[in-house]
Amino acid sequence: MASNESKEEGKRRPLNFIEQIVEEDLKNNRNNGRVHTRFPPEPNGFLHIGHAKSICLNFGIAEDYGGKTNLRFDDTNPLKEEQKYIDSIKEDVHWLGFDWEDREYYASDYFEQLYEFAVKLIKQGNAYVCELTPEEVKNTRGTPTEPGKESPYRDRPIEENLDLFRRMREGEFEEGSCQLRAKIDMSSPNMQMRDPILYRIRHIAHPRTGDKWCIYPMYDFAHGQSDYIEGITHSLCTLEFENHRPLYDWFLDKIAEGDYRPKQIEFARLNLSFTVMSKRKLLELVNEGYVDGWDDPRMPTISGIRRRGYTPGSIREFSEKVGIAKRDNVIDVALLENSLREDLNKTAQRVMTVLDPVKVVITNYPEDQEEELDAVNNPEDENMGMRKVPFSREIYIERDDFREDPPKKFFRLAPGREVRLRYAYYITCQGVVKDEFGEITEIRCTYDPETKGGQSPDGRKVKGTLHWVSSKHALPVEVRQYDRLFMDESPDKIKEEGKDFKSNLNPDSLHIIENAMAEPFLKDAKPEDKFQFERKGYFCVDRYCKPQEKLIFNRAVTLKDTWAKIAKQQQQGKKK
RNA sequence: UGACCCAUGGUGUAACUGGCAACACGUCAGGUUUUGGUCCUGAAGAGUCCAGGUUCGAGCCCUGGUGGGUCAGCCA
Repeated sequence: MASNESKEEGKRRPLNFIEQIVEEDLKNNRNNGRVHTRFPPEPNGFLHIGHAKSICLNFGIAEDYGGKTNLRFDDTNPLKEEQKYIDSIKEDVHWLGFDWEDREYYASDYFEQLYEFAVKLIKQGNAYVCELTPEEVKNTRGTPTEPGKESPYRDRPIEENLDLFRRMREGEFEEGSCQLRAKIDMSSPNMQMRDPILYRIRHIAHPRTGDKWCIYPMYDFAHGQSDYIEGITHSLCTLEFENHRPLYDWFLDKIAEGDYRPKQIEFARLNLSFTVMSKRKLLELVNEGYVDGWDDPRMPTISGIRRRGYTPGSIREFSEKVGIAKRDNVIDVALLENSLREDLNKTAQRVMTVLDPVKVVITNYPEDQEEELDAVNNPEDENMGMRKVPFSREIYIERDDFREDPPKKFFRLAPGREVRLRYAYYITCQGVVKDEFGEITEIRCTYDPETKGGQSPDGRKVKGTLHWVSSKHALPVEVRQYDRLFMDESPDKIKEEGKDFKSNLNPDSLHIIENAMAEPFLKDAKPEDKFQFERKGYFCVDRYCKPQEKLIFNRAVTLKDTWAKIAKQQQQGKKK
């Protein structure tokens, strides 16, 4: 059996480095051959696409190796954490298609046990209560290149530490007046090992434990211990915790009984071009009104891309494609877009919607006549069947599907030119009507009755096929065309002194069309339904659309557009 | 002037653990097409950060550089 390929049939992807470690551990019967992972968000913000990568990794590994995954909220800092974040995180993980079953845990559930662990450490002489002020702690920590200084409280007797720590818990001391620290090595070249703080005093209620506690454990004294309590075998986290691993192991060695040990493994976080990923920056965009909340369709949050029209499958596929490694990376957002197109191409109902309508009158089509024409719902999936589309003398087509003076390689409608109306007839442009500003108000065409359905008995070909909507049957809808939030692929690369990432915001990231014209088929569309608007892109009914009101469609992603590419080249040719 | 980590086409990830660099996205060209979509075919694009060393043989091992990242919250 090849050691670098997944054993599972049909899944021939080479193993990433974490899977290789897991297989090695399995081979050595480490922790009795168990695999148990966890996804450990802090409930202080919304999940983003980077978290999605981690979620897919953790749940994916467990699934592949017959293990389980816990959802654990790392809620050790009541200053920043809120219930609304817990709710949104749970919703997002479920929506992505993962299930933690009954294993929904909270670090705060372990506060009592964590306290006991701390007492154990004190009794071992491995922790002490330090009364240095925050300022003094900072000043005695040293720098990466200089060792720190030992706290004067470092060698107080165990009994005194025990007493002080108990009184810390009982609320005798003010915030910041003292803290519990591990006694490790103030001159360690690894800053994490310079007597890190284990517990700090916070006279503040916790969303889950209320007023029960006024001391709260730090991340380093909660995370590994929680892993240990839950029986986690592989604790996957991002690279910035690499320097914490010796500390992770140090605590476990002092606390654990028996052979079982969770193992921390670090991988590189996901970065995406044309967006920012840090919670702080995302929060800034929300708070300062650059976007319409955490789930604005332009946000890289899971709730944002969901509202935009992304599917769980496309995000899982994307996570698979980006891979897992340890080097810093910036994924091309085109890869994300490709994953969505690939998914929706196979599954999305096709429909015709004219985004920027201009009227076409078919002069030789009888005034009162109407027809119902057959249209294919999805050429990629016969099982999706057919539908009827109404046709009449007056229709709308896309304004830029007509040119009075067509450039080279423009295959669409122009004076004297014949094109096909999809599923309908061939039409030929005979002239245009303009208003006093020279704006075209109407295109006049004739049709060939012999070409019903879109093919001619004489076999003549047309180069262009246009989508259209019968004007009397048209359903007006609102369309929100979203584009990239930032103009630069690296928003943090600032061009002018004194500016920040927000100076790279794309001013055209949202273009709203109040009255696009859709075929009547769409009238029963429900929130989050996804469609391909033929020749335009994939669109999703906004999550917050109300039943009786005008439908709002969010553009998830455009279709690939060869013509746009040619037109752009022609433009650039002219400039030169 | 510390510790730890990282370095392969434009981007991302591989390379059976030492056997003459592959896949995906993107780009370009062509074919099919009632979506300038999809699909199909082909092409360009890295000789693996640099310099030494070990070896019959190095992207994989060793040494030394260079470049990048992380760490000085009572955040996670």
